[in-house]
Amino acid sequence: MGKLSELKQVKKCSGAYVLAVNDTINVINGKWKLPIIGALLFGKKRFKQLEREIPNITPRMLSKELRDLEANGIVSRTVYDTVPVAVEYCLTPSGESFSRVLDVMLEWGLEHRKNTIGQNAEEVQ
Amino acid sequence: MGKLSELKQVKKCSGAYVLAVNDTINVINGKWKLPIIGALLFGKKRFKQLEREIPNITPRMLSKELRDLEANGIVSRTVYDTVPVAVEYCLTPSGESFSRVLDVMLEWGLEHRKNTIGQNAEEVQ
DNA sequence: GTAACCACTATACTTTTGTATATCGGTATC
DNA sequence: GATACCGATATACAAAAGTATAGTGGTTAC
Repeated sequence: MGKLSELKQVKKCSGAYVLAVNDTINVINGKWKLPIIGALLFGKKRFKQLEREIPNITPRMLSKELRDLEANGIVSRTVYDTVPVAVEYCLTPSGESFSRVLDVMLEWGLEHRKNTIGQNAEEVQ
Repeated sequence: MGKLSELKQVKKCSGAYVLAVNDTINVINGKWKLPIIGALLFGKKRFKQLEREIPNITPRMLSKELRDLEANGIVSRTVYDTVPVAVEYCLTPSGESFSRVLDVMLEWGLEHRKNTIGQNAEEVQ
């Protein structure tokens, strides 16, 4: 069974479709997961590096969200046995492939903004 | 300037990229927007119809989320001047085109699940 | 020996999000 | 004239998510 027919099978039932898409949404839910993934798309980073690059994130949230992302197989955590220990975070292959989803979101968002500008007439420039 | 180069321009800066993608995420944030969009992908529906089709949603949340989706240009609300008044909700063209994003999410979600099964070994079947 | 960096964790609190339950004004059915 | 359907809104409450602030245990630099 090909990928396409599998897709159609899932779409048959609205409930299953919503559930499956929801799995993906949960990967990036919350305020901080996307900024973290965004930072890691440019390469591996250490904890403090992420803390500095992501404006206003607290270490508590960074720690929690990194643990979530690791549990979901999006981010991998590597501890280097140096003194003092260095910890590096990077995207897993699955996490990297998520950029495909983000690109489609970006593209749709830009289009949608173009379509709705003029109707709302808040700012045109 | 073509769509591709525009895309690259936005991606240049991680901050702008994250902001633009976030716009799209906000369209479906919360517990109920995806189920509502999912139901409307199969055609226009009335308030009570949606309430029946979406398990456990309260009229308060349905009302609120429909207003949000309307404000964001995803859903359009039509009042028919019948007695008693009938109100119909349907996706805007932009809302319909959002299924493109959902499809990519679905596809990635299925792939990701395949990739991470075995590592987690919670269930294989 | 004190000051600063790293990688976090702990506790308390506020804000946001969602739920439960009741109600409203209208119509139509029996 | 009681009951039920439609399209909601109001109020009060509970749960989840996020913030503020401080502290831990180790290391290196001066």
